Amino acid sequence: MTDNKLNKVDIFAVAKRAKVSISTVSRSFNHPELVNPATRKKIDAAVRKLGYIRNRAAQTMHGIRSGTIGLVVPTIDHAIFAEVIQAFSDSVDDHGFTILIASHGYDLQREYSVLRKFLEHRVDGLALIGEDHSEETYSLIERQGIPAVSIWNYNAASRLSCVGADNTKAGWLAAQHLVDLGHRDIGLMFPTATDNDRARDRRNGAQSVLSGAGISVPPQWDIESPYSIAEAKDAALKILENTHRPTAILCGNDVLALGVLYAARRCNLRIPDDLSVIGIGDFKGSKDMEPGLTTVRLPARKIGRLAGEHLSRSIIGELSGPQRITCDIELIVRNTCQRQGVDTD
Amino acid sequence: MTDNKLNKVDIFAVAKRAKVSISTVSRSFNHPELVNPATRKKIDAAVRKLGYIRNRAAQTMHGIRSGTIGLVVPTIDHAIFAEVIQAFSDSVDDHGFTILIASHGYDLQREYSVLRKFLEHRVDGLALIGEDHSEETYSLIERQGIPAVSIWNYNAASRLSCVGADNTKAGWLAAQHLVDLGHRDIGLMFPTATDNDRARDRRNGAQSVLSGAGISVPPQWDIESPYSIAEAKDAALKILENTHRPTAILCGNDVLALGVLYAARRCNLRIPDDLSVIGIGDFKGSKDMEPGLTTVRLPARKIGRLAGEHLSRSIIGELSGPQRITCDIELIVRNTCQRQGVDTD
DNA sequence: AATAGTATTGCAAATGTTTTCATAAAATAG
DNA sequence: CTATTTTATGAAAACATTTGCAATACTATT
Repeated sequence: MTDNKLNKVDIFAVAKRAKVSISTVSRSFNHPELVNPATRKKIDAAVRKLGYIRNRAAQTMHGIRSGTIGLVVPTIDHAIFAEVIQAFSDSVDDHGFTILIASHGYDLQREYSVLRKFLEHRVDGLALIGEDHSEETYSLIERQGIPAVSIWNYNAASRLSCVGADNTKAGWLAAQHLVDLGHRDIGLMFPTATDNDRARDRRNGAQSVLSGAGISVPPQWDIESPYSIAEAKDAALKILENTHRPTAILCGNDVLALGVLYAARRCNLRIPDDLSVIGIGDFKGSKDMEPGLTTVRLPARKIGRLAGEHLSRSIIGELSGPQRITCDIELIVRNTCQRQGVDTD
Repeated sequence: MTDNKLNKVDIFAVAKRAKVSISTVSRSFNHPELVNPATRKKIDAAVRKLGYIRNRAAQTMHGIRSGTIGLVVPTIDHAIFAEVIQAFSDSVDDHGFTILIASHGYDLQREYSVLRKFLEHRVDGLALIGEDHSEETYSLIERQGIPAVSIWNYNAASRLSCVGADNTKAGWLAAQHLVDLGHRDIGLMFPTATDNDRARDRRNGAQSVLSGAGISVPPQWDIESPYSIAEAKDAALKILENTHRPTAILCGNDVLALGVLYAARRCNLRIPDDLSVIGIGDFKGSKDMEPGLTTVRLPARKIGRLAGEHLSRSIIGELSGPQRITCDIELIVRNTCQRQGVDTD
C-alpha cells in the first residue's frame, strides 16, 4: 500500500513491476503484435497501476514525430479566425496531432519569433494565416524542410502550400453587386491593409470594379477601421451623420458591416431603403441579422478543415510537394442592399 | 559554399564549426556568464551560419520544463472562449510559455483523452474551463502534481485552483433586475446545462430569485437553446409569435440574447417597449448593439489574463498551493430592459 | 618565482525512449 | 526425436541535450 506516486514512474518502473525488460514494454506500445498477449496483459496492468504516461519528448528524440502542429494567427479573438482555428483543430485532431497555437497581433516580427519557438518544439508542420510574412520567416520555413500551409488566401504562385479563397474576387463580387444595383455614391470601410493581404486584395478587387465603372470614392467616404464593431460603428457614424452621404457602403468584412448597420440604426436610417450595406465573409451570425446581411461568402470552416487535412497528410507522407487549393466563394444576396433609383427609368 | 542545410544541424555541428566542445555550446545557451565572451561570439556565429535551432525535446528529458501549457476548452469558436483564450495566451506568452490547445465539444470523455495527450507532451501546467470534469480527469491531474487551473467559475472549495466569477450571482443579478423592473411574465433561455456548470449556476441563480418573488416560469417559456444565434432566434420566434408572450426574456448569455433581439425585430416587436431582454456575459459587441444590450458583465479578458498569470507563476514556483480568485461582476444597464407597468401606480 | 585562486573548457554520465541485433524458447516439419 | 522455423524477449546503442567533476590555463599575491 505504499503510495509512491511521485517516485518517477518511467518505462523502467513499468518494466520492473511487470517483470519484463524495458524493450518489451516499449514494444508493447509500439508493436503490440510482437509481444505475447499474456505479457501484454501484465504490462497493461502495471501501466494502469502506476499511472504511467509515455514521454513524447523522449520519443521525439528518435526522429519520431512530435505529433504537434504549430499554428500562428494574427489574433484568436476574431470571429473568422476562431472559426478557422476550430475547423483546423478538429481536422488535425482526427489525424492525432496536437496544436501549438500563438497569436502575433499583426506583428510580423513576433510571428517570426513564435515560429522559431515552435521549431524548437520540433513541430511536425506549420500553419500560418495569409501570405504576408517577412522574408526571414519564409526562409526559416523553407530551410526547415517541414510541411507548411498558408491559410486564407489562394495564390497559384504561393511560396508555401495554400488553402484559401480568392480575396480579390471577393472584393470584386461585392463591388460589382453594388454597381449592378445602380449605386454610384459608395463608401468603403476596410481594415488597415498593412501586412494584411486579405484586406488588401479585397480592397483592390473592389477598387478595380469601381474604377472600371467610372466611380471614384471621395476620401471622406474611404475609411479605415480596425476589426471591431465599436470602432466600425463610430467611423460609420461620422459618414452617416452628414447630410451628403453614400447610398451604399462596402465593408471589408462582416464585423465591420455589423458596425455600420448599428450606426445606421442609431441614425434612424432604414436598411436597405436609406442605405445599402454589403459585407465580406458571411460570418456565423450574418444570415440571422435583421435584416439579413448581404455579403460574399468565404467558407471559413471548409478552408480550416481542408488546410488541416492537407497539412496532416503532407506530414504523414500521403501528400508531397506544395498543395494549392482554392475554395469557391459566392455572393449571398440577403436584405441589406437595394436597387438605387436610376435616372434612366 | 557547400549547402549542407539538411545535414542535421545539431549541437555537435555547432561545436565542430566553432571549434569547441558541445558542453561549451550548451553552456553558452544556458549559462552564458560562464563562457568566455570571445568563445561565445564564435558560437553565435556558428549558430547563425548553420541555422541551428535548439531541440526542446532533448532538454525536456533532463527534467527541464517543456515550456508548454495545455489548454482544453469546450470549443474555440465561441465569442467568450475566444476572448478568454486570447487573454490567457497573451499572458502565458509573457512568461515564455507556449500553448497546446484542444477542444472537447462538451464531451468529458474527450476532455480526459486530450488531457492525457497533453501529459504525454509533458506540459508544465494545465488549464480547463469550468468545474464539470470527470472523476477520472480530476484524479489524473492530481496524481500528476503539475499546476492546474480551472477558468470561469469561482468556487471557494474548488478541487483545482480557479480563476473566475460567481455565475450563480450573475443569474441572480439578471433576474433581480427584471423583477425590480416589475416583470412577472418572464421567459428563460439557457444552453443545455449538462456538463456545463456555468450555465447551470446562472440558471439556478435566476430561478432562486424568481421563486423568491413568487414567479413561476411556464414550461413553454423555459427554453433550452444551443449556443448559436440562429437557433436562439428560432426558439425565441416560437415564443414571440404567440399572442400570450412574456414581457421579458432572460438569456443565459449574450449570444442567445442577440438571437432573441433578432427574433423580436422579425416579429416587429419594439425593444424595450414591447419586450425586455437581458443577457449575461457582456460580450465584445454587446454594448454596440442597437439598442445596447442590458447584461451582466463577466470580465472575460481579465479572467483569462489572471488565469494565465497565476498558472505561469505557479509553474515557475513563484506561487504555491491552490489559488482561488474571484472577479467582480456587475449589472450593466443599457437599453433593452424597461419598467413594466405596475398595477400599484 | 612559487602558490593560491579563478576563469574557462572538456569529458563522460545521465535523461526516457526506440530499435537493431542476438538469443532463448517454443512450435513445426521431416 | 532432431533440425528448422517462428515467436518472444533482452542487451545495448542511439537520439540531442545538460551538468557535475576534473583538468587546464590565467591572474593575482606574496
